[in-house]
Amino acid sequence: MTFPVPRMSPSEAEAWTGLIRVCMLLPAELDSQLQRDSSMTHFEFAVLTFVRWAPESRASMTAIAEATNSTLSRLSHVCTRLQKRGLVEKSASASDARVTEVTLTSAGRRELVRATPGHIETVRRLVIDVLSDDDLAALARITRILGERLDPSCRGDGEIPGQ
Amino acid sequence: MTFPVPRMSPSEAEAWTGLIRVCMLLPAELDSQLQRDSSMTHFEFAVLTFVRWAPESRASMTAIAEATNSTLSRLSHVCTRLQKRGLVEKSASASDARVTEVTLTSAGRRELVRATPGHIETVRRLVIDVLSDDDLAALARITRILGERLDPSCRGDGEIPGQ
DNA sequence: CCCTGAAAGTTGTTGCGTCAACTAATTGCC
DNA sequence: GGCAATTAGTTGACGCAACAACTTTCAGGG
Repeated sequence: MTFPVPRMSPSEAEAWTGLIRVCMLLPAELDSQLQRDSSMTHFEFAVLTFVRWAPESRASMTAIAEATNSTLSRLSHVCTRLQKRGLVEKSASASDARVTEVTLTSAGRRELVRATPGHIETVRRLVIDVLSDDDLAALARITRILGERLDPSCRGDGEIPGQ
Repeated sequence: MTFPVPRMSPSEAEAWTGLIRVCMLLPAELDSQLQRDSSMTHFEFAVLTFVRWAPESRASMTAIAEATNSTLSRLSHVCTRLQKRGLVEKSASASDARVTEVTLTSAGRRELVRATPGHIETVRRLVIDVLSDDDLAALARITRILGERLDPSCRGDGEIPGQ
């Protein structure tokens, strides 16, 4: 059961409580699987994956932060921990001494390669494989709309027109 | 931009990254609004709301934990804090001395009533009002499927049949 | 040049969530 | 009726995230 929501029609409440339930449970499940099988959080996995596929397998803190919807503060703490664990290297950029460039160590790449299949399998088991192609397409469309409304970087477009 | 996902078709990756993005951003936005306007987290709001609409405005820890998809431990910490802030009362049940029954104080009810309109308005602004009726119905259906796969209380049905 | 302001990160504190260990009460059963 | 097993909940320690304050570096204007 989910909690009741006042001032909302039944169909609206159903969509809302369903969404919020997924938002609570899915990240927890992803963290749980990655923590159990690979000793890393989903956020750490996302950081490592982004760096791996970046040009030259190298990315600035700001680029990673934007890609992962996180703050520089959070990312800085996480990269410090990843560095202490020997999974990434931090180095000052040659062209701009302010920017910190992050690269994977060989151990970091190895751990990531080892963690990826289990994560993908989990994503398929929990989401992809339980939905039809139509549902998948609808989910992509709906989450794109919601994401654009939510993303802080898209907030420069002034007040919401209409209501 | 979201991070790349290996071993997944473009349409699958779009649905997946879209969903995970919403799962990261939406709870943060809800917490932010409630914290700013009413000095409470979304989870605290959910707890107070569930108690308010429970029979006799009274609920056991276990009932609240199930309704909010949380653990007893987390809930216990939160209710202790809510009690210290004077928003709820805890009392032992008359019929079973193990169960703790939670009720709202008058201050708790007042704060909840004050917080609700802003929260509902936020939910409408971020989700309900940006989707068509068809999208809303699709979202309800999709999240119901995902929620059933995710909910720990539905895990007793053995392994996933087929693949 | 120099100086103001902005950009890029870092660091410390504080608060919440998780995990494991624990207490207390109740049910089942022999 | 007494004892094991289960249920309900609490507590303490540890880890991660948010927020604010700070440092350092770069760009632009006088």
